[in-house]
Amino acid sequence: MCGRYTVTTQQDLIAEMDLVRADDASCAGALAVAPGLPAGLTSWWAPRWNVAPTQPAPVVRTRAGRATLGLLRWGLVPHWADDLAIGVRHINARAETAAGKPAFRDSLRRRRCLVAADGFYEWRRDGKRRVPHWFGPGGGGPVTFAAIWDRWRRRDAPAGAPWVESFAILTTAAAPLVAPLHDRMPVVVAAADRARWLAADDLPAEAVADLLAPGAAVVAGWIDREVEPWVNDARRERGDRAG
DNA sequence: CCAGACGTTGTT
DNA sequence: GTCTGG
DNA sequence: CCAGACGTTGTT
DNA sequence: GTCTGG
Repeated sequence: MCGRYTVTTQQDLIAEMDLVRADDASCAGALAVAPGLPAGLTSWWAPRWNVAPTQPAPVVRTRAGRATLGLLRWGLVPHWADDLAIGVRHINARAETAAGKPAFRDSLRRRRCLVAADGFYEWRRDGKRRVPHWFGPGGGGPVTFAAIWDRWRRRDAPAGAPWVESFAILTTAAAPLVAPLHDRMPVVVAAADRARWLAADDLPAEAVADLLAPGAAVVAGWIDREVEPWVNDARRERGDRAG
């Protein structure tokens, strides 16, 4: 699965993908609903060491023909949902079955996006303790997870109210490096495949099926590093409790 | 037709 | 045990 | 994902 | 909104 991750190298991703940064108004929907950004962040595109479900996070989409970094809430809320809370059950979507699920199908065809990240966490159980491990490229640097998005607004919302845009991370079978801790992991999209994933077309599932297949090659050179247990607390952004 | 669900994960 | 919040 | 709560009534 | 179950 993927239930927690880091994104600290977004400036490198902005350079690598030549991203436009969305204006603050387009981030208003994700920020208008609790919990908003973790305390202590000076901007929505600042580095994050502990992105947790329901938080807003930076995501790349094609907007007006340009790859654009914007802020979306983690946990996909389908446009037909009665309540924002539906999103907590949609933090991940299984790549093998998403094309057939009412909550994900249309988003997979028409609203694909990439989560800006540099690695993800998995937990090892040691008796009652849950010990976090970080998985990412040994040399550091940005990576992107395949994701889908939708927008939602309460039915009785006033006409001018902002839409809440939200996303789900696609998961696939775990690579051998991750398998000892868990049988699922996020779909990692290689730099060369990003443009195809982001294409604004209404794609049949087959058109991107190869990108969603388990791809051990994409995580070649990745490492498994045990990290400090402050990560367990989703309210913490750093070990020093600074934010 | 209407009513009700719509999802993944881990754990047992 | 199960749900909610982050 | 993990951590933490898990409730109702009446009154302000 | 759209699909499934009754």
